[in-house]
Amino acid sequence: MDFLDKIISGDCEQVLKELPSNSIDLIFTSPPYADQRKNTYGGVKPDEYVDWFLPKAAELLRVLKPSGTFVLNIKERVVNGERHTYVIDLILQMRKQGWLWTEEFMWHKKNSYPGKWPNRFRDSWERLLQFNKHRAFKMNQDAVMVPVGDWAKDRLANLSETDKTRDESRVASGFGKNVSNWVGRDQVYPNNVIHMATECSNRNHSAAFPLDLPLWFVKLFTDVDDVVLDPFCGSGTTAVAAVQLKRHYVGIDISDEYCQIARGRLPQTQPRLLEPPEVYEPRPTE
Amino acid sequence: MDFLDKIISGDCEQVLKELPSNSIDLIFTSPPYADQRKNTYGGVKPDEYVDWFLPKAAELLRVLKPSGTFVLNIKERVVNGERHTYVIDLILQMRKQGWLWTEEFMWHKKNSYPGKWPNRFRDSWERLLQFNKHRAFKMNQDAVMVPVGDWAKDRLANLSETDKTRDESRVASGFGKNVSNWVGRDQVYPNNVIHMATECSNRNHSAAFPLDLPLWFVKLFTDVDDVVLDPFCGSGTTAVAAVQLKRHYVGIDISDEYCQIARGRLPQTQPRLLEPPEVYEPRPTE
DNA sequence: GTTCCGCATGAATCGATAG
DNA sequence: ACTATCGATTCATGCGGAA
Repeated sequence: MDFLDKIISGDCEQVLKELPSNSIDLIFTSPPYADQRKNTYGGVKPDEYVDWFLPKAAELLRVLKPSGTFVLNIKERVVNGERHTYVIDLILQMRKQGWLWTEEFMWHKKNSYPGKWPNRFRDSWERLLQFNKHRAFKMNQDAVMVPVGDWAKDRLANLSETDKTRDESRVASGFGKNVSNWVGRDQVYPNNVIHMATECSNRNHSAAFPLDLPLWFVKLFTDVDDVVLDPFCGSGTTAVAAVQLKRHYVGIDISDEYCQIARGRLPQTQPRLLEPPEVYEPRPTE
Repeated sequence: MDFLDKIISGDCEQVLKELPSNSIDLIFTSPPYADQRKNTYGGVKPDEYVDWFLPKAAELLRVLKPSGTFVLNIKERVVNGERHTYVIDLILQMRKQGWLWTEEFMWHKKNSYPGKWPNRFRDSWERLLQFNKHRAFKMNQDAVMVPVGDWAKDRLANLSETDKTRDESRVASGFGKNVSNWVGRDQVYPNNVIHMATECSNRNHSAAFPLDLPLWFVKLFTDVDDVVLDPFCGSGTTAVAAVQLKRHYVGIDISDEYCQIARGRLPQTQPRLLEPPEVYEPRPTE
């Protein structure tokens, strides 16, 4: 098991070949989108994206346990005024590889990139595609239910005026601070819409997605000591989530610089002692 | 122009053939989803859905003006534990017909049906696929501007018509010092996530979507006196939206019973005298 | 200690300009 | 003509300094 808890530098298509089959419980990743990250991934062109991704998906299928889950965060670009079809093409091709397309979660990004264009509005959502090897995959729904404790009551009583107005817009999906929804209820089940801001202007390392995103999926699809893989790990946000929840991680990135950043973040990351209320509040930054 | 402002009973594939080419400004519809409405549409099987829909899409392409827009509200069913692919197959096939897939709005249904399943959460979003004939389609972005800040959008979006006007003053006065924040920045453009409840305020007629949904798209993609078509009009919610905004409508439904209901609703529907409370007045400056 | 305000910035897109 | 690069546009968020 010497592949566990490492950040490995290299092209994931090659690195994955070193991993044993049926060894991973959850793959959570956000690969470089088409035409993005040109300096590291060479800016894969939309028309070539499916061919670029499929061999990697084949390896991911091999290393995933039969009970495991693959969550893929992706969004198609606009090309010549149209939504490009590479994402839905990819879904169809991955099904031919043997993947089951079990679900599509929706990430509603509250603070999406600004911009005004003559014929479209700001794009403020992304897909979180769920794939599985078998219909009977592991899912701990109870792990993402929201228990109402004393801290919540205190939190409710102490909400500042600005917090109240700002939080009024937040939606109950297990995220954010919509504490008012919890009053009078013991537990809340989330739905398949995830309402979360992209992280910006934090002092830490930038990440394509907020830490809460992998935290939620790690809790939902794995148990303690399971193995979480991110083949495009970037600054290691997925690995941080795994460590905090006492899961093992495997991170791969083609960029040495990103791997260094990730390796620097992880030793500072402590497992949480309890299933924490921090998920529902901004965490202290250190 | 004797096809205007009518609810026509019949299979839209046949009825559409009677309509002149390039005569419709907006098509807004929510066709029966696969396996739904068995008694009227015969419960189209998921595997047959694309073949069932494509000839209708071809006619829709013909009747739509070059500047027009087609908004298709649809969501794929779960079949054998997987999301079925008929919706994304349909996108690919419609592109082959000549449609441009310009955008995918997401409708976040705030109050989706409750339910609990072993391996999925509640499905609380649907696709609103936008198709066009040409890149240069008509779009009145200013018609759907929203107040700055999600808090205001969500607060005001849920209010009844009468409450909306009443609340104008309440908002202006109730937030005291905060108001100065918004001076000079009253309205912004929305994004492509539509946050609306499924609930229909009209108790007499059930509808697949709330009236606010076609209202929003009619304002966005048509001008006064333009023509709005719904080839699966059901109880006529799209037509009601058109009348309220002084657009012409054409409604088609295969069910005589639904057509009767729609015809009964429309005479009671009054055009709004003003561009209504959805257009928020600038807040007072102090 | 609060509350309030200024400011940087983030998986973007279009259209114009340049090679 | 076709591709590549660049500037203008624009808003929710959270931090930090100020009141």
